[in-house]
Amino acid sequence: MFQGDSPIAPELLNDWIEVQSKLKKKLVTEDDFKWKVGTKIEGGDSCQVLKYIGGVDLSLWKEDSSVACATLVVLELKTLEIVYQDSSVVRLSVPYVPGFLAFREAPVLLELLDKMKASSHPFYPQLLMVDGNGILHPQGFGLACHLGVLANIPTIGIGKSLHHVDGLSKSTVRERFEMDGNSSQDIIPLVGDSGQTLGAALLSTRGSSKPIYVSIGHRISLAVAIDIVKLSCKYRVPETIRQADIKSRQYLQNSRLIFKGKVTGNAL
DNA sequence: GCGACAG
DNA sequence: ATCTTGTCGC
Repeated sequence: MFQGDSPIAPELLNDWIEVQSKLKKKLVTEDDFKWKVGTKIEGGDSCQVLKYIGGVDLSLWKEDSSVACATLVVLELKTLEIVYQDSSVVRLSVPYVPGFLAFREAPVLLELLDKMKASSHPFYPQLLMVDGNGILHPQGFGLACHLGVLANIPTIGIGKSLHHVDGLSKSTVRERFEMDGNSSQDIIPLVGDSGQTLGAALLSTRGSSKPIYVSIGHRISLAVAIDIVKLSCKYRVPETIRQADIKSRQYLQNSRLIFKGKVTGNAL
């Protein structure tokens, strides 16, 4: 707990807003990578193909939401099988504040990325999917952007619920889907009142009515981000995020049992 | 003043 | 995030 759930000091909030606006200046909103998506093999083209995609997520300890397990997984895009995974149980230093998720979750996730990069691991992801929004955010700089800039890696933000921003609401999204009901689109752009396209709502599973919200994090375009998300969806949530969620939950569960002395030995 | 508010 | 079983449907 954080001092009986007392609110964050207003001064700290100002600091956070300043950090966001400073980091935002480094944000790249276009494709900035050497690989290509898909299996197109062009003659004489020696460029790389997107092969390793990462996913990160946190699970919280229900008795104390300041205890969390952070997990990084890397999947092979072609098979969607896990080729790398690492978890870390930590005590979070700040509570969740809407719009400032990164200050709670980014530090641990960066550690996991740094650890993998420092060991020059061959499966270090070429792209990272993040459980949380990218530019679909009150300051246009959500967790996916934050992580992308600090780790200097292309990132995609995946929201499982809509963060109401720039006039966007669930009802507007629902209406937009029903609008072209005949063509039964599985994806619609999220254009805010400002006129900017902040992301897209995607019905990733056939016949599902609950969309996921895709927005760019760093060094990628929305169109390419959407292509990759579609390629990595076996279920509603992309496998990267889904597996990171499953593994972090499992790891936390095992840690809890050991902590309570109900298990001996190393079951992790 | 009241509600809304990623995870 | 987390609390949580069965149930309706392909």
